[in-house]
Amino acid sequence: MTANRPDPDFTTIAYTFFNEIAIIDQLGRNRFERVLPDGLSIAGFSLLNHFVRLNKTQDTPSQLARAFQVTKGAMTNTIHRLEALGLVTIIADPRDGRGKLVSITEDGRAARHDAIARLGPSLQQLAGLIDQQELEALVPTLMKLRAILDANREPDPQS
Amino acid sequence: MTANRPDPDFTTIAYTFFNEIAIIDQLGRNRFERVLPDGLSIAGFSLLNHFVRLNKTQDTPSQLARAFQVTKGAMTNTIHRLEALGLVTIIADPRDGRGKLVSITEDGRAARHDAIARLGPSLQQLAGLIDQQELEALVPTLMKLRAILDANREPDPQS
DNA sequence: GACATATAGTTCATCATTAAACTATATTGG
DNA sequence: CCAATATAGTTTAATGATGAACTATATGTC
Repeated sequence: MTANRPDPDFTTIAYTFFNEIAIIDQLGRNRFERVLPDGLSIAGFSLLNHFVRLNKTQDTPSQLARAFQVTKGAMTNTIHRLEALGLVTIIADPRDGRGKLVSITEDGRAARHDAIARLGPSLQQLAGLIDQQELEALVPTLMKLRAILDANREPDPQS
Repeated sequence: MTANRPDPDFTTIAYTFFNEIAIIDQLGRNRFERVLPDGLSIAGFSLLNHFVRLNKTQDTPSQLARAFQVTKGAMTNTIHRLEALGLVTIIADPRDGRGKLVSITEDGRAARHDAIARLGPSLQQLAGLIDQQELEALVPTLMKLRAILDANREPDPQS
């Protein structure tokens, strides 16, 4: 508790850590993107998956933006692309004149299912290369870290 | 070893893992970007830092692109922005008519130094919130994972 | 009830990135 | 030596994101 400037060791570790995170994110994203059906982005897939996993049928754009921690502008874009593909519908919120309601369509569910199926072989390859226990062991600490970073950022992404 | 399709547990773990990675990357990036001197991106800082940490004075764009695992186009952009800021110089490679040589300038070193100084308080805050041992413990596995993902992607980013 | 403020969503300019097409120079193998 | 191929770097169009400005509707307070 006497440190008056950042502990140099912590600095080095943090730098290495975030560097590895950035590269893994990039490689993981790339691997995933290659396999996604045409026109469907990771953001789009995540949104479809969100509906199915949480068993929701409707959500407002702003709730979605918060859930994925992106700006409202980014969510507008994601939703409109999915709508153009027929994977979600957007209607006015009858209870709030400002709001919209986004719903997943049957095509959206099918596209998510298809995406997961396409992901199979890629994951299978990884399953053969990575020790599952070791991967699993990382998760709790990562979640803790994520929560700390999340709680301690300056302002919210936009507002 | 009998799995004929991806083990559902592995799938779930991998999904959670990459999801945490993506969020941590986003939060870390954001935290870092906010603090960087004007006009300097993470990519730009990383490049300057690369020169200083590895004690290099010169590097070619393609070596840099490989080192950071980005496309040549991305590296062209990063380098040209740094050059516009006067933080690197670009000259023709006297030994290879196709090549260029990028060097960090004194201003570039100063900008890196400044960036690291600005990063101090942010890291100090984290140092007070995150257990250093715990963070450190993650690194070896992350490096191993990164190496596996790196070695097993389809083609190289572009070529 | 009116005014100030908060919230929902869109739009715009900008950024870093990718993939692909392109130019120019090197290298290699017949 | 030359033709084929490989490599270095740039350019372009597209993508997904940000932050800021903007419009429209809600809400809370006096």
